[in-house]
Amino acid sequence: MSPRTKEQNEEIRRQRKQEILRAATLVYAEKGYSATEIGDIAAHARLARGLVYHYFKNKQTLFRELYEDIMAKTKQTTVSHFQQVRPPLELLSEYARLVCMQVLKEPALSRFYMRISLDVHLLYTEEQLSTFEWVKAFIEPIASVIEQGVQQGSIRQGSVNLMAMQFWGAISQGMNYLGQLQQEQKGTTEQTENHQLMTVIEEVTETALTIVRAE
Amino acid sequence: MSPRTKEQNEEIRRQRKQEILRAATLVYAEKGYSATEIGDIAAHARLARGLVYHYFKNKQTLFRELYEDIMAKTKQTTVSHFQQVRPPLELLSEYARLVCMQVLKEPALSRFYMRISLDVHLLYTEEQLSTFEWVKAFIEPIASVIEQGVQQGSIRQGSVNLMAMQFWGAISQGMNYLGQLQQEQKGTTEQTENHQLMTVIEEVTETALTIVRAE
Amino acid sequence: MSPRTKEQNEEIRRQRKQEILRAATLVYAEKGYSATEIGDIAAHARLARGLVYHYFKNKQTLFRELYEDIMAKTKQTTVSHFQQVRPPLELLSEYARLVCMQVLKEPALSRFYMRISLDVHLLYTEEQLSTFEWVKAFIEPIASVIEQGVQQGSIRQGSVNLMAMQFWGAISQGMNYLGQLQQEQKGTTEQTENHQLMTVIEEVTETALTIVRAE
Amino acid sequence: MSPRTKEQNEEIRRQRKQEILRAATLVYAEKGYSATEIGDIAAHARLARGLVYHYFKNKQTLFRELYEDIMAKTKQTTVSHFQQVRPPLELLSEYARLVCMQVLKEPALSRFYMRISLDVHLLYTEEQLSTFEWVKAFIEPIASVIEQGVQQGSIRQGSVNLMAMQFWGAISQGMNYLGQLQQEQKGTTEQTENHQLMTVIEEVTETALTIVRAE
DNA sequence: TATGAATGAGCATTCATTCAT
DNA sequence: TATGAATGAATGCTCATTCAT
Repeated sequence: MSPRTKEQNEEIRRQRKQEILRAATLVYAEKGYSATEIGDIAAHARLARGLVYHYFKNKQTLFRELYEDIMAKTKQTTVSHFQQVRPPLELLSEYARLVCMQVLKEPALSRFYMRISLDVHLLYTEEQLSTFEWVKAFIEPIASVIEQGVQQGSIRQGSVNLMAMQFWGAISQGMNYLGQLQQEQKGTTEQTENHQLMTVIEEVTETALTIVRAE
Repeated sequence: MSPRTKEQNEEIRRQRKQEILRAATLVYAEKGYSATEIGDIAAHARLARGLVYHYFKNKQTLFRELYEDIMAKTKQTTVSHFQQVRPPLELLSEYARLVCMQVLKEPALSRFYMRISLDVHLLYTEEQLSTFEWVKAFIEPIASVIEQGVQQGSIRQGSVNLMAMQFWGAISQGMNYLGQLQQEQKGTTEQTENHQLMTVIEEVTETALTIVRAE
Repeated sequence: MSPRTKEQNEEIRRQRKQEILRAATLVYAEKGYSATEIGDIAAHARLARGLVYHYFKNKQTLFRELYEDIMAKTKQTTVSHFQQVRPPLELLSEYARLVCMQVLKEPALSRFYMRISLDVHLLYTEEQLSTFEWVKAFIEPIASVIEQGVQQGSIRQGSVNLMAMQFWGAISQGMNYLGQLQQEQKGTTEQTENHQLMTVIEEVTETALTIVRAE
Repeated sequence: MSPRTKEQNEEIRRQRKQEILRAATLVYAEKGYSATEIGDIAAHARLARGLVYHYFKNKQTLFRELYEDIMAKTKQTTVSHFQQVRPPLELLSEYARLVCMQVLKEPALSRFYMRISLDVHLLYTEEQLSTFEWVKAFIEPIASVIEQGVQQGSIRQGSVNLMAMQFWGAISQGMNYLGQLQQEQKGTTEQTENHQLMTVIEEVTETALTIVRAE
């Protein structure tokens, strides 16, 4: 019956916030910002509605944190991936694989990425957000590697930012395709199908790479 | 003071519906289905809120019509483009240009396309809509031309559907980039900038083409 | 092409008003005042919605006229029936038959009577309407005949107004029963059934009469 | 500041629902289904509009529960009254008194009964509701006692159902008369008037009884 | 910290009424 | 006189947010 220590409380608090954010990701991926109800999130996290407001000031704040959380992680993953000292083309192809594998593990993520660029303006005022900002997590590190490749001659000439975005576009649609396939195979746990998904990932990667490869 | 003839009324109805659908496109591109208010649409069309319900049974119906309208037009444009008898690579590069030019003329369209795939499940029940259906307007005709190119040897081997989607992904992100640029240049009507946009379109096209080109 | 004469116009006007009132009766019997839409009435009368407002200032006015119209007719029928010089009991039993026959001819009427006492306060302000007023059309003449019967000894002692209302209540529920029966026999035009309805009318009449008969 | 226990919450829910249903009865008796606004009900219950929707899915559902609630109680009262082993005529006359007394205590009830038969089709689809169903609560038990009386010879021959309905009609109009009288005497608390009402109840009862009594 | 009852602003929808033709 | 398009106030319902416990 002794009250919880400060540390215990903070740990609980941290955990609850994570649970809520995780639930929010799932619901958000399905419905988008406006259609997502706080009650839905609470239900997914198996919490009372009111409790959400104990951890987040309001819906907008919750989603800002979610956005910043995921973007930070994404940026972290991306940056650390591209910090490896390897040929740019290898880095890019490995990156495509990495991202696709993530979709298999966490299908909601792919829809999260698709939606968030459309909703981000609901989360911040224009002053708080340069229009391109949200892409930085993905695009900037990619662009930077492309830049290197161009100088080394392994990647073809062109606007590196645009090339990075189109590279991302090709991967993104690939993830989409992958997600649909996986959805259709729900329930099945055959080796064959798992293998098939891997083949698709390879093809997505290969195709995306043609965008940047020199010659 | 005789009443309007049936023809006059039908003309009015036709026009009003178009005005409402046009207004809906703009608001929708900005906010998405859930966040779009009928009042917003009415205000954009400079009509009373109630009138929208004179022409459309309800919000969902309105958006179904909008969706079907735009998809029909898109399919029409796409199909008739790809019906021309020209080398597949030429058709594809010309198509990329076509789509980009449309974005310059009608910037809302690009956001419409991005959003609709995420919202379409709000408009129809699962039975009414195969998951991939919405892409058919774009993807199917592209895939069909890619198929031809593969047989002729001008397009590289691979899953034609996946390739078509990634081709579309590259264009889509290009449109995105283009839209942002144009937005930033709003107000300016310099020749230079117009020229710059054209250069970007060429680059978007060229990059998208690398995805499919053989070798 | 000569314009209509004043007389013709007035005749048309009179007819149109009657058509609208007739349509209103049907819809009203089905739905009641609040749920009745002007559009419904117009549709029943095969007129444009706006035209209703050409003939009636507004919904309330329309229903006031309808109410007064029907009540006037009812009163007229009732009064003229009871003006006959015949024994009170005969007059009352004949009256019950009369009312039941009307229901067979015009089934909406029975529901009209049931509803109107509940809705009449929506049509007039309290000052315009003594609470009992609506019953006068039926109750007053009946009460007056009952009064006679009491004095002649053919009708039992008691509050004539209350007795009149209860007499009416017994008929009213009889009409109700009759209406349901008729409804169920819709489509059938057998002699047998017609005969059956007549037998029911006789029973309704006979039962109602026990209320007033002396001894 | 521990949260309410499950029991406390259930108690609150039970109470609130009852408050809302009670308020709904009053407003409904006054205005009928279509004209009753949820806001009105909330105001009568001194609650926020939204809360009504916390307890009832929508207006129709609320009124279905209200209907079923009251009909269940009515049936309960009626059935248990007629289960007593006493001569049919005594049971019927006592029943008339019972019903009239209820009107004095709860004047809204009489109007509720009058309205509900007209509105019940708005609450259920045709499949869910046999046309005569609503009357069962009143009519069936009455008819059953009448049946007994007929066999014992204390009640005259005839269709028991029809007789039951006409018996009910006579009582119903009596209640109506009573309600009006009581309304007019609002404010006055004279013994005399109370006595007068009792006399009227006796007369209503006596008259209703003539309908069924043999001879 | 936790619960879910309570509030009320906001949006979808309806419908009486007006208006241009 | 006749039509149906147009308006907007009113009402059902939802949902972010607050509050009592």
